[in-house]
Amino acid sequence: MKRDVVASEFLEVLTKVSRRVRTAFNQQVTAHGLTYPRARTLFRLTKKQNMTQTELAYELELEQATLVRLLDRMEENGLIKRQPDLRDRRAKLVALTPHGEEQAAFVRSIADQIRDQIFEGVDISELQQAISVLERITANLADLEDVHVPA
Amino acid sequence: MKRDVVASEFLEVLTKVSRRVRTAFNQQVTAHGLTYPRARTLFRLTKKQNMTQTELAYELELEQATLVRLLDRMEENGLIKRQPDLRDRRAKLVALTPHGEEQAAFVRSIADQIRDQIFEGVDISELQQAISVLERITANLADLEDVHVPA
DNA sequence: CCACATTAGTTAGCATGCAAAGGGTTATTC
DNA sequence: GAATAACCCTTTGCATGCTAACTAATGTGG
Repeated sequence: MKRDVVASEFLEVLTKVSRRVRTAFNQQVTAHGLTYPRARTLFRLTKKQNMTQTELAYELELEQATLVRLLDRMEENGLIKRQPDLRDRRAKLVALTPHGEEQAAFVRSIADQIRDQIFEGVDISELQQAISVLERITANLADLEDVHVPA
Repeated sequence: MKRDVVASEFLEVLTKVSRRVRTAFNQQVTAHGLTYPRARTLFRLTKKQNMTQTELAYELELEQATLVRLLDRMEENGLIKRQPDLRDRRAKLVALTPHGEEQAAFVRSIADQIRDQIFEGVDISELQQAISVLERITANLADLEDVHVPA
């Protein structure tokens, strides 16, 4: 099997798995007004509150513009609140509401269940090796971004 | 390192890589009116033309509704054409236009370049192992879908 | 053959994603 | 200290993604 073929196959299966994970997760939580991106956001906030949106966007690997609307919806649903940063009037600090904390805990338990199922039959060492591969690819992609597209 | 933590990490890096691949690819081809999903569609059609939309959606792992609009745009851009299936008046057969064939070849070359870069420093055997892991996860996800969400 | 279910494609509504452009603050530079 | 740059968030416009509901055509049972 040639390298190019394997690489293509890898990209295909990566795309598919990624979509399936998102969809599977959504199916489990939509009834509660949640989605995969919202869950990711809740988790981050569980670990570190009162980040600015820029910081949070960086951690989630999202563009700021994308995060704005995500937070808009989460604020409407009472999951998070935005508070002014007293040291910088441009910035806003994002924090969980009590309801957000509850939902974060709920989502955590759902995520644990799903994880157990989707990783069934996969060794922890295999996972770690796969992570290593994915991280190297991430690094290579970061390099790629630095190279500007020729007009 | 606990299994849960590794599993979480895996999902995070999977999500991130997937987004980065899509974005990186888009940056290279948007100038030509192309996108990552359109490129995937072109590839499939290169391998097998005159599929019905249902078949194509299955191969691409997309919902039919998603494919409809994707094909709408590709048809507007003159990349593909939809022709009636003489054996089933409900169905439509999707084929590449000459322009679509050209673009498929162009995208192929771009994709080859990008692949070389993003997989730099990754062994083919590592890739194959990662594919194996991703495929097992896909299978587990398929099982998950069969289990209906309890109300 | 006729009622009914099933299937193919579409439409509509919602939620992410992105890039590009804009407004208000803060930082830098001269 | 004023002009300029940089930064934080937002808005806008576009392209995917999904589910749910709909139309038209085909299959199936009786």
